[in-house]
Amino acid sequence: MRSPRRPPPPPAKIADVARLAGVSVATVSRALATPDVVSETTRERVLAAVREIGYTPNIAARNLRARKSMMVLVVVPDISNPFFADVLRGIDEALAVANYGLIIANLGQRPEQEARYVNLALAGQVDGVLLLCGHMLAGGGRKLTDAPLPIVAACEIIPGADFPQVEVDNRAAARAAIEHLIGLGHRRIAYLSGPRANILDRARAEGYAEAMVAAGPVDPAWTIEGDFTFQAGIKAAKALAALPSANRPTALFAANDEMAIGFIKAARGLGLAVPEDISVIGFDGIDYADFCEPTLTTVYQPRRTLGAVAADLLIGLMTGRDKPHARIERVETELWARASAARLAVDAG
Amino acid sequence: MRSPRRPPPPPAKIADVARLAGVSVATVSRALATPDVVSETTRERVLAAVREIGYTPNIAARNLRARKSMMVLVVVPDISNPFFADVLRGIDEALAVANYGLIIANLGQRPEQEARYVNLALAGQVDGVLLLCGHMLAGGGRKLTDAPLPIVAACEIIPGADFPQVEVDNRAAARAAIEHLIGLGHRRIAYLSGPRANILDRARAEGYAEAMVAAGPVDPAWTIEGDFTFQAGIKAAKALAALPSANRPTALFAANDEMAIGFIKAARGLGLAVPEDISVIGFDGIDYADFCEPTLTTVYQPRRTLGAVAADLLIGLMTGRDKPHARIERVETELWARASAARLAVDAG
DNA sequence: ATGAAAGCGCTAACAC
DNA sequence: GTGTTAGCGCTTTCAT
Repeated sequence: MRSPRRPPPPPAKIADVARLAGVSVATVSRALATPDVVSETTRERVLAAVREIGYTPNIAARNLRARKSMMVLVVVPDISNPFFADVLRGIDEALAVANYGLIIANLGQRPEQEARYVNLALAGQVDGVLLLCGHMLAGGGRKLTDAPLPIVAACEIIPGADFPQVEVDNRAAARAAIEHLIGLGHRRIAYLSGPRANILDRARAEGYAEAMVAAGPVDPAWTIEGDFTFQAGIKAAKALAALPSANRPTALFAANDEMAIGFIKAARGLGLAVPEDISVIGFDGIDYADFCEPTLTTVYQPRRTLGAVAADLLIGLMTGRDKPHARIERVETELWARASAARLAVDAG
Repeated sequence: MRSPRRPPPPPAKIADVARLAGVSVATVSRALATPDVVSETTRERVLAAVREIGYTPNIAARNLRARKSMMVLVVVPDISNPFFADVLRGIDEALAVANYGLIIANLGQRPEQEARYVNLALAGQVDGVLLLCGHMLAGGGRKLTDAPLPIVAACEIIPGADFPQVEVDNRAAARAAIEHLIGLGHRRIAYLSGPRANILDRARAEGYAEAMVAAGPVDPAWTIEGDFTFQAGIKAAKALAALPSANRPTALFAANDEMAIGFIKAARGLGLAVPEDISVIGFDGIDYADFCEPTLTTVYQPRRTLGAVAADLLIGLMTGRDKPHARIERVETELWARASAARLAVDAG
């Protein structure tokens, strides 16, 4: 009869393998890390011993000795945001290929977390940092840059940073969206913005302004400040519906899909048909943009690619393949023309 | 003039602090880990030295010596699935309170990854594992349970597991959804399932069957196999529209929201009004369920809570507060009654 | 090709 | 309350 609650045997260590295989610990280490430098018979003996006692090298010890962790810290503003979920997927796929693991730093409206993660990085717990949060990590009186650690930023650019960054060309993408509307005959085009301080929104607003030069005079009332939420879309619909129809925009460009969808839903409730009375373009290309009614014309951001490109840049730095230097990599957006943006009816021009 | 490319100074270590503060390394360690056991003057001298040279304890060394990592491995089937993104948020919030960090194991259709993460766990890189993937992690000839490591599973239950698990009561939730429809006068109620092998779906199908006993005879044609996708919803709408109207269900319960939304969109295109001709209930309570037209009645799963409860159970095991034992914790769902499910019109009964 | 031995930086006995 | 010291388990010179 087995004695109950027998304490589990301590995990096997390299010395146990060495003893069983009749070699030194150095040889075991080599057989595992650089198999080609060990004779074939020895290697097989070692591997057999490893299997027999179920040995797994202790990572903390390896990290300590080798001064690397094969881990990357990914800093996200909000892990529950599906946008970042897709970016994370791209990051994970790229990191997995190079055998790096993923530690998540989820900021989520808790600024006090920053110090904790700065600490993690300074403590040598990770080999590199991927910033998706739009600012340099700092806290507890120290900045991330205090450590000699490779950094790459993505999604939201950090102005003046001296490391590689990856983004979509928000300005050009917004311009393309407006040009699409102009091509459909629209001239009075509204812009439903994100929070005005947001760096993504600033670039998109610039693109709007640039492209609108070709459309003729722009009424400031056509720019409505939103905050990326569905509710902001609803409010914007009410605001536009209240404008005299002679000056009411015939099209709207929203800084993200969620607002665009809120706008459409509310506009229809207010008697404004989409796209008949007003065309709508969103930004992001979320899944739902293809499920809603009407399907949403939108600027697609390749979220997964964004993450993968950033991760590859970081891998280049961590492995020493590339030298660190400031640079901004741009990934291409795509205009997905669907049902919510249509040619301007002749009588509505 | 500064010489360019000067190699960065090596990070300060505990001995540097000790020297500067004029104390032993043990005292520095204590001043940092157990401040109350050190005299106030010493403590202040140490902390001043720490600040002065910008010291951060090396985590690999600490982990090695203390035999813990303050890290948790969270295994998700697909990190880009917004459902898990919310669960992860709950997990992160709970872990952060207890000062645990988060390593993500994203399986994502790459079975070969499993071995890598089993290894991570066996290598002592984490203090506990949270399984959201519905099966025991295994690979490279070893299972997760080979290590004496606390484990908790959530979302998808692993039958027969001997550790705590957290789920929503899918069967009861499905039953409640059907009862809601019966209460609205419906008797011919269809079920749009997930993949039939899926454990979540099996429980929901059982709930459907149980509740339908009160509704009278059930036609097998009312159960349609789906796969949780929008497209499956579209297919189901076509299937139901093809039924003779005398036997056509007046309501449909979908195993998730995405299918429900696809169903509604397609049904309307086929001339079936929702909820006038057919009521629809979804499952999950995704954000979009409140944005679509009509707004979707659905069974809300508290995703964040699900994650937080699981994380708290794991923290209990990791800190030794609780003893490991098999048990299934259930978190409550909520029926969110909205516009897509309405009282059966008298002439349609 | 292999072994001996010196640490990696820290914590925790143990001694005072 | 503080110091001394022995490892934690591994990798990596340096010998042989």
